[in-house]
Amino acid sequence: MQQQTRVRLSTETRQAEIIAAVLKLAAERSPAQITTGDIARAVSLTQGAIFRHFPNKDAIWLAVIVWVESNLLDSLEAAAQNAATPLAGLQAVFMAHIGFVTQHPGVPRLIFNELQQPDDSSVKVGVWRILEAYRQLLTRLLNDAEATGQIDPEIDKGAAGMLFIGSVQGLVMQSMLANGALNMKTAAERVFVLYLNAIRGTR
Amino acid sequence: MQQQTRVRLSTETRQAEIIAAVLKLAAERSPAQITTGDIARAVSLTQGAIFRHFPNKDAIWLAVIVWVESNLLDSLEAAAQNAATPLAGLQAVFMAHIGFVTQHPGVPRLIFNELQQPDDSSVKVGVWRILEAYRQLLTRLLNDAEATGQIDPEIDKGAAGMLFIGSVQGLVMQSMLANGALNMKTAAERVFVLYLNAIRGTR
DNA sequence: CTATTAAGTAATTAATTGCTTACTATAATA
DNA sequence: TATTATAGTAAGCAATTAATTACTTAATAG
Repeated sequence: MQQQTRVRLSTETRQAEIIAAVLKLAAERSPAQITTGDIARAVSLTQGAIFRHFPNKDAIWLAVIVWVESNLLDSLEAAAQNAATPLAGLQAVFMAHIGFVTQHPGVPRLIFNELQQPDDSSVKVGVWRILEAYRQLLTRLLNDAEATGQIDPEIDKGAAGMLFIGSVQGLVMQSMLANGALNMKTAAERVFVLYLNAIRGTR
Repeated sequence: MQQQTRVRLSTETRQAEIIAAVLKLAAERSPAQITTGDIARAVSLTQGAIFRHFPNKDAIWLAVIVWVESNLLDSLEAAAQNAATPLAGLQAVFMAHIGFVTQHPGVPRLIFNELQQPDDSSVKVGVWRILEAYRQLLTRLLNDAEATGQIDPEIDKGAAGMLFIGSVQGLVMQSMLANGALNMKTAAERVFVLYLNAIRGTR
């Protein structure tokens, strides 16, 4: 009996592997049901070895949220940057968000899971940070759109932000319920047409 | 050591008690963490006694979803019925939904929890039924609004339904994240103003 | 070539989980 | 009043959980 030449990787790369594995597992089942044993199997390690790279299970969730924070926000910012006008920027951000969750189906499951924790865990604080940065981005685009005369200055911009984020979340939720039997991209495009109506106002 | 005169209630009333207890517990913590022991304590019974009234834990969740189905839909239908115009009906339904989840904070947690199960469990099918009935109600109101000339006939009514449900879900989600530090009612009113802009279109 | 550091293992731990079962006590009814 | 169906109890089971332990082995610096 001989173990196949087991590979020894640095904690840094193992952490990255573990984060990727969690995202993959979360795409298939509820994050609450993902055990450290499952994660270990996914990265071809023993369960105990996981704790060589993270002090405890919570630290793993936190690391995943941090990953989502940087990756999601980066892609949203990039989308906004490359757009010609503020309104085109909003649409680009909308579609980029949809694209991100389509590409990483485990992410919404993770977010929903943390939402349910009533206490202010470090993970939930991480989600808060993401939403805060998101709101800033939207406010900037909405203000620009007003400045360039693309939308009605009377529009309630706080509500416009809530409606924007809510629309995306709602689409994601309905997609999860339909078990992926919903074409997210076209659904998003149709919904965004209405969103434009909402913020253009009387203009 | 003597047990205090233990009360013997019918299975029917115990089931109702258990459903109410689950809703209350779900308002405080994640449904995935609610154990049958917790439920038993909430209704002042032993853990084993719970299984005299439900065959297993899943049956409890299903019963709760059925409760939500009838109570939520009833209150939405009532709101639509008592409104003067189709658009007023939409607003009434919007506010009734917000009111319902405000009054029963455990409900959205339960729904989110079931969303995460990838398989088509009986509970998830129950959630599906609710959404289906919801869509029917919205379609009826939107068609009526078109017939009475209150909205632009060009409006994509499927997208309008998705945006409606998505807006409510998004509001609920942001409220959960803010740990109730968000005034749902006023936030809902502000968002609904924008929703009206969206579906009125060029009119 | 050797000593040190750290990645990985295998086994085990205490705590919890949903659920079952043998038993008791009570309410309804005949 | 005796019978009977069943609500409720108490104890415990099998399975699973996150975490810890003692040990092994690979990589690397001196």
